Amino acid sequence: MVEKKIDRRILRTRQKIKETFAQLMEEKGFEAMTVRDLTERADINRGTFYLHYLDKYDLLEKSEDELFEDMEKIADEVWGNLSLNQYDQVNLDEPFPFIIQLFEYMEENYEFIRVLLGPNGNSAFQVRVKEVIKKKMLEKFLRYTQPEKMLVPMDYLVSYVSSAHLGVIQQWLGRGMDRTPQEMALLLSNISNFGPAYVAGLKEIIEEKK
Amino acid sequence: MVEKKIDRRILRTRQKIKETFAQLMEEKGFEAMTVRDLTERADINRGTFYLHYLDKYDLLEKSEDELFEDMEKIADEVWGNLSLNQYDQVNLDEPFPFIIQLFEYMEENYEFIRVLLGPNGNSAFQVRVKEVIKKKMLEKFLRYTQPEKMLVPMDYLVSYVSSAHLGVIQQWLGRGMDRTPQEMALLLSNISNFGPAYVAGLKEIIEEKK
DNA sequence: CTTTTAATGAACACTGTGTTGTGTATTCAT
DNA sequence: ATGAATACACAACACAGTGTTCATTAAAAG
Repeated sequence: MVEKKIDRRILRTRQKIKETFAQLMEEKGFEAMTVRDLTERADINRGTFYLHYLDKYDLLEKSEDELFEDMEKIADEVWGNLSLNQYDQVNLDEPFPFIIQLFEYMEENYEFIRVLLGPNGNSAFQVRVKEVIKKKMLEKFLRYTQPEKMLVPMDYLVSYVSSAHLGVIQQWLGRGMDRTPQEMALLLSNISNFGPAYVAGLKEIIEEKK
Repeated sequence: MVEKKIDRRILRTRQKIKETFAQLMEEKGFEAMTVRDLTERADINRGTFYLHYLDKYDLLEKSEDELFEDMEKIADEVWGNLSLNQYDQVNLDEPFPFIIQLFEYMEENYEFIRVLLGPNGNSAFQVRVKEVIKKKMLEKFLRYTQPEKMLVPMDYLVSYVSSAHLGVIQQWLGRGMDRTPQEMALLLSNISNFGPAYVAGLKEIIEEKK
């Protein structure tokens, strides 16, 4: 890997732009924000902004890219399978490690992520986050199930679970992160493994039906 | 209810605006579209647009409102509980009527809804759709479960299921609606009632654990 | 210390916005 | 059918934001 020394001025300017960008995202949202707003607040020349980014959409994209890359890194590093018991079976009491780490990452970067995943957030970003989760969930399902045993199409099932996870993350962020990443991951694990109806208390009916 | 006769010219103009709006939403998306684009395409004067809407955001909001109201109407009309068997128990084989109707509504209005719920869609609208589903799911859970039997917090459970439903709807729209509303509703019902892990084929493990 | 280059400040043309005033044409009510 | 009401067209307006350019200044690199 080639180590390039980047001019300090560049680093400082980009840093200031990103800081201010995060601030304004929270205060007025992306669409309402202008490049003028940003550069005035950041106390840099408007022209300077265009030395670094094509426009505000480019800035958004590049900022999202960083978060996205972090998340993919987590997904790749955390070999996110459940631990296996003596029968090489899934341990259903244990939360999914990747999900814990994902919550932890959200917690660390909540300022910006909260906005991106919020009601005035960015659909495209949400789709990307969902893709990361989907990939991991697909891995999990493929690991522990035989395709011929599936009762519903794999892609819809993955879509179901991943969207559910993202939705719970959004709810959690919106509530000001009222639980720990561990608690949240366990909660999600319980619903996903035992099923919404079961954890809602419909046990008898389900047992009977099966 | 007072029957107001609205000037035909108004109706025609608004009709044309909405038609063109839907077209442009699909072609270039909301943010890329200008009022100029719209009025030129619709062949009306730009000033006329401002006689009916404050700006393009107002137009978007009012268009979404209509869809939203339709969905709430469906939610209110369809007494969306599952049918009960002789023991006054939930029939788990039957899809949720409200969900069938929701899919049918999406199918009818797919041109516009596909864009709003798509990757370049509107987060706020997605939140609103989710709210409609949430309300109905909460009703369902409250109907069939006793709060003290709940194994996870109600609000997170509702969030989980509703987000999952919306996610599957989005997937379905993105795939060009490859199944019927009935099939989709049954699929969702199966996952929600028996659980993702169960329908993925992890039956033995789950039985053993319980 | 010299060279390189990032940032500044000011100006530019351009696009889109939202409003206004006047005239025309359609619609409504009788 | 006719007059009154009003929605729409047309044109012009000031304004805000964009993205670019160029000469100048300041800071960093070597």
